[in-house]
Amino acid sequence: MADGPTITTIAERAGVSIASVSRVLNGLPTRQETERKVMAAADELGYVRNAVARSLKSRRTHQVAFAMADVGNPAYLAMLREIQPVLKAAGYRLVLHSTDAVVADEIDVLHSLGERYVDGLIMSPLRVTEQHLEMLAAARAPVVIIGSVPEGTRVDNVRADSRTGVRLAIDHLYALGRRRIGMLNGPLDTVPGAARGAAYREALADLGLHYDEDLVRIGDFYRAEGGRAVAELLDRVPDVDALMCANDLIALGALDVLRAAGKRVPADVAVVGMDDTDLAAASWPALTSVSLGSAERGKAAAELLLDRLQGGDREPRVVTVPPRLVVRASTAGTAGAGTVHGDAGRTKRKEGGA
Amino acid sequence: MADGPTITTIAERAGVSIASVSRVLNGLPTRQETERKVMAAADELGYVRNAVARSLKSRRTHQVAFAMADVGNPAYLAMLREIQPVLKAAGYRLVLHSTDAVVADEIDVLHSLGERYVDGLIMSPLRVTEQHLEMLAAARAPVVIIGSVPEGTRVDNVRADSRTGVRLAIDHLYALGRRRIGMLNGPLDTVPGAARGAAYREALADLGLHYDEDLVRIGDFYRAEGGRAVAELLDRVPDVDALMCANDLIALGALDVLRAAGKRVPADVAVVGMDDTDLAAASWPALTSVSLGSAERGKAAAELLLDRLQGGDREPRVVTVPPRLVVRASTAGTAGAGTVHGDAGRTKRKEGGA
DNA sequence: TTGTACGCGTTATCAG
DNA sequence: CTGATAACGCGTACAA
Repeated sequence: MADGPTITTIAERAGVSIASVSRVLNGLPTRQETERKVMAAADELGYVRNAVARSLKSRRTHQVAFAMADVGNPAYLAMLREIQPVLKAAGYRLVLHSTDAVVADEIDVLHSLGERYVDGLIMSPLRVTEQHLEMLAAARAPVVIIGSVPEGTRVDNVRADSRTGVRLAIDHLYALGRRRIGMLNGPLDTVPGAARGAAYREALADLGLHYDEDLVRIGDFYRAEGGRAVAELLDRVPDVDALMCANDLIALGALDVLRAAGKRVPADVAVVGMDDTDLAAASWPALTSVSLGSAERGKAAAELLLDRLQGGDREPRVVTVPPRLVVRASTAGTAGAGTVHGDAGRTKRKEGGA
Repeated sequence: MADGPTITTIAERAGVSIASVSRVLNGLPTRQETERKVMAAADELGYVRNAVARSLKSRRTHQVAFAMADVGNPAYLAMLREIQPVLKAAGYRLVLHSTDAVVADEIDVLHSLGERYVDGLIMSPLRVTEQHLEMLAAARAPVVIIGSVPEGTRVDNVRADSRTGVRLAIDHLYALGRRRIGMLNGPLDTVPGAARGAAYREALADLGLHYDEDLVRIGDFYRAEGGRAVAELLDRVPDVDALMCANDLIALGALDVLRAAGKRVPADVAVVGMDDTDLAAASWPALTSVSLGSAERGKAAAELLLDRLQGGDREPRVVTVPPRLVVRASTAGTAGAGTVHGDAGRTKRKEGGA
């Protein structure tokens, strides 16, 4: 753990100037003899270039930050899995932040962009406040947001289409003959919570189903909360016959409690989750889930960011990843690989507005 | 995205020297008037300190790297979940590497420690080669290894006890009356693969059971491999009545194929996984699994590293986290929260030898 | 208390 | 082709 050698050390050893050392190390034209001496000295000393000094000079850190809402949520982990290799291939390191969806923490991360320890940031906020928008506008490095931001926000943006996703699920449940379809949602002051709640209501209306407040329960996006929520719901509407859950964790919590309450899934209650995480395929019974393309969104975000880091000042772009319904035993009544409904392909459009 | 202000900008604006600015910013004694002017200027300019320059000077980056073998493996994610907050609380950022257990990649990470972009490293190699040991000995920053290294290696080291873990599982299966206990292992040239294979053999011997090569299949630590392996095994030993799997992913793959083959779990074949990941609890049927304390190991590793970053030159330490058998439906035949066997507590001992 | 000047390790410019 | 030398932004002895 001795103090590492620097180009100065090498220069002395090789009997040349530090400028020559730098040139050799960077592959610039050099006399053979000089190159040989420098390389030899570098090898003997076990020289490794100092990334910090290099960054100070070049103003690039070759690091990118990913601020995920929750390290425990498999949906974000799916994004991480895609982001990681894309960045690595492009020569960037990944700095991981976990904000627990706390606004102050997210603002903190945006603020710390000014410290210039990364060249860019990918962030997935659950709530988008005024403060977020201000910080985004003033950000000192490129940012890509995974999640929806207000129209006109000048930020690269990858969004899911949970509205269509919810509709796919509700239509599916309706087609199975379910008419008392409940919803276990996340907090309504989050972007996804609000969108999924509205979509549920809309889908019911379009099918001519009555919207019943008792059928809707709100909790956090965690497993335990899903259990609590479904318990409440069963209390108010014992004959509920289907559940649309705002994410897979909530759905798994619901399965736990439904089982304990003696309800058969899907015979008595069909359950649909959202995000199509690994847990959905592994659960008992296997969970029908709406994929919002976590992996694709992560990949798209990474590519968008790299593009901006290399490229230039183009207009902000919005990428929307379409949802897919993955049918499994929790609604279909049969186990197996599952069937996929919904369209493929990806929508990419440029945003012109101010 | 304008070029950020520096202490020079502030100095000019406030009409003082950069030294004074630096002092104010670092809370060193300063005249009130000066402090006021500097703070005002800093505020107006939206100054944020440059982490890179600061690191160059201080020789500390306040970053720590975690090199995990596989971003897709929930066991490592469990570690990540614990490591992240510990580092964050101590003011460190987390740089994430995924090596896919490729030796060259791991060596690369160790080598890049010389670039000084992090103050320390936590690494979980699946194989530990001579090259690893050489690089570790020459490492220019503190390293903590999660996983077993040869005795005498002078590195902080957090290990699981998979030998005892396998024994807990085999004893459990034996107690359930199973006598044709197969094993689906990972590659034997990995540290965990070798340890678990040896432990399996040993446990059988102690129980007076015959070791049968046909009952042992080797694949990679992935889900699909588990399926392939169990298919082979069923082919050779159709009446196998229990399976010890080297990790949960393999076990899940096995469940898939057993189901497809018409075997009932656990009636026909009892299945035990290892790592006790989230997937075990969610699977169908819920998977009995040996917890090797991924979370605890991650936490211990982070604490060990922080300790060394702050503290000094103490002897390398070894922390061993004891295993626990978590019994679920895949062996017990009943669903539910599961029962825990095995001892609690943590062994901590100092390593003296060279 | 404050300012000047130097060094952290590199890269890049500009004479020679 | 090579060698001084000036940045990059910050912290800090040292002198005033």
